[in-house]
Amino acid sequence: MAMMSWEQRGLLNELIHGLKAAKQLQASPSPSPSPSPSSSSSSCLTREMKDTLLHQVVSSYENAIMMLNGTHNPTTERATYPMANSGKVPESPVSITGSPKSEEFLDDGSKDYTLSSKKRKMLPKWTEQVRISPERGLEGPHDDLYSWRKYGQKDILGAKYPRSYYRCTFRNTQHCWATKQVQRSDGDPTIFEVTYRGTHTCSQQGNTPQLKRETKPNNPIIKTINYQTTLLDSLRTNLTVRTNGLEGEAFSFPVTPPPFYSLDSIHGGGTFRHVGNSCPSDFTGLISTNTSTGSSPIFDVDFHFDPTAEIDAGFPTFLHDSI
DNA sequence: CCCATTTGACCGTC
DNA sequence: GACGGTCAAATGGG
Repeated sequence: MAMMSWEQRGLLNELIHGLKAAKQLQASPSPSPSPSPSSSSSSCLTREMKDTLLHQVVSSYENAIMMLNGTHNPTTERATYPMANSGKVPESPVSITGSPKSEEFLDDGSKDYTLSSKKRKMLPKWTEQVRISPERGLEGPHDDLYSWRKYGQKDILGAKYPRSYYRCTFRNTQHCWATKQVQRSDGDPTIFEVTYRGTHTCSQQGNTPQLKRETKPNNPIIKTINYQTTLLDSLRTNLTVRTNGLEGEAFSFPVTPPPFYSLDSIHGGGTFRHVGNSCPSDFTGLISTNTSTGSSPIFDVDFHFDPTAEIDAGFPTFLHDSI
């Protein structure tokens, strides 16, 4: 996979994702008319879980098809998307509503801290939809393993939820102009639209960011998928997750994102870090994902759970074995 | 002390 | 002038 092009990887990711979900569905026993609550088998999925999986399968294949159908030109796009991470970890942004266009690549604004809006407009832009569901966890390609820094939040006219703005942590040090916007969907609060703009010119994967003196302690990149599924499973079983009408307290804590395409080599574990949130106006609790290099998709979860607690291995992991 | 986040102010575009 | 996007000072956590 190392030498795959960006879009090949994305495509493969989508297919793997869909296949995985399909396998789960396949593995689960056919639904009995009177579903017993027995959770003896992890493969015994609730109807809700199946719906989620189904949705996942469908959307993965849709994404894959879109990629194949995409308007982008792979060759130029390749040039437009320097794999700063040297192919180690794919940049996950996968175009759903739009494909990265081959655009002029910024001439590495050695001076232009104030990137002109015209240039900004020319940056490639694509949107990814990220879905969070309490029982399933993250769905879909949702996270890049880049490090983002939030630089703003705005209430958007007509939108229920504010939009958050992120830029690459290495904007100043490496003149990396990648940005992303995250906005919760009005219609389906479990869906977040992540709009990426620009591509990373930084080299985050290979390099330990010099900004961070140390990579954060307990954050091996490997602690990802189980951590998330267990977390989210635990949320499902123990917490009230409200996905709309959020008011009052919400938490913001980064977790380690699972690159969904590398689900096989992943362990559980991880810790929460409550990074506080006291947005006086509305809310904006975030579960942002974070790795040694960080990143930050957003979820709004209103719950009462000690975010500083370590994830216990005993958490339910209904996806665990099949991943 | 360094870095990330928050949030009001500012700016460009429509 | 409204709106979206960004800046930057203030703040807080580690």
